[in-house]
Amino acid sequence: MNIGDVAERSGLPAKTIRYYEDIGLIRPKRDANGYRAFDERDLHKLTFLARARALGFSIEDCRALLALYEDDSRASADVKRIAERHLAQIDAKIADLRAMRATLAHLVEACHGDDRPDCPILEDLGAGVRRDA
Amino acid sequence: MNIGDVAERSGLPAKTIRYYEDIGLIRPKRDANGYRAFDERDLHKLTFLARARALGFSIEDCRALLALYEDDSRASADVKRIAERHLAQIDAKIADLRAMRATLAHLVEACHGDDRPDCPILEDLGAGVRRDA
DNA sequence: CCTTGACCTTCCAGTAACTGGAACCATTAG
DNA sequence: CTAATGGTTCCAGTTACTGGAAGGTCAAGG
Repeated sequence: MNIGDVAERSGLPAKTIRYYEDIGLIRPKRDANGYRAFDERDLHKLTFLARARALGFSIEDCRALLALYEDDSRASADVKRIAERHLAQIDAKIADLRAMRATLAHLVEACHGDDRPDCPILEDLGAGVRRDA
Repeated sequence: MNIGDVAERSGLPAKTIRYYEDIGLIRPKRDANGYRAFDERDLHKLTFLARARALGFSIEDCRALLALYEDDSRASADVKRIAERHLAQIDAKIADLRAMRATLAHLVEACHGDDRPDCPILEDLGAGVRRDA
């Protein structure tokens, strides 16, 4: 398979696949003409990576997960640890975003949004500053 | 004020303040010795930026908001439009994260996490691949 | 045989918003 | 005089790609 084939089958852009080779996530063979020659195993790994990335795992997490995936004597605890850490990060991000969202929604609601200059959003952003200079 | 003073008062690292000058968000004067000389107006802007960034606005949004803030004849609708677009982006991000979280939480729960190799998390990630080669 | 088009290659640069570190200058206290 | 503190610039690295240029390869059509 050429890169276009695995790109289509894995759902990953060809550019991304080349990048994954660059950083050592995959090591496809090469044809005589220099083209990358992917086998089923490579495609499998790429699909694995696409799914893991879609779940928000970092590249380094993906590297670790892929290593565990290929290690038949792995402990599932190692996998679970990575996933739980990631889950905690997702929760933290969601909490951050919800806090932002709450404040921002409040401000947006308070802003009449017409052609007059007074605006609670800007007032809030500019608040908390000493004008005592 | 030197950069250390405004860093402390605005809550922004000095590095970040220099960066904000680099990209033209602020233009502090300079003392004879080359040190940046911040006035109250600069500090005010930095505080504004710190708050806007904390609400997740991009630097370019911050640049636009700051321009509106300084424009006495602005229309609040312009501000509101930026804020609403950002709010929509936050909502989209939260939705993405919640979807990830749901899938991941499910998998984590299913994984016993001991020293045995079988692991539903890896099974899921490796799923959807033809082994027909 | 030649051309056209699709596909492949490498390499360089840019994205967002900083952050770390090196090498060096200024100011002040002891 | 020296040491500590805090300022300066500039370069590189971070994350995970993405775009684009310049050029090689291959199959089909005339």
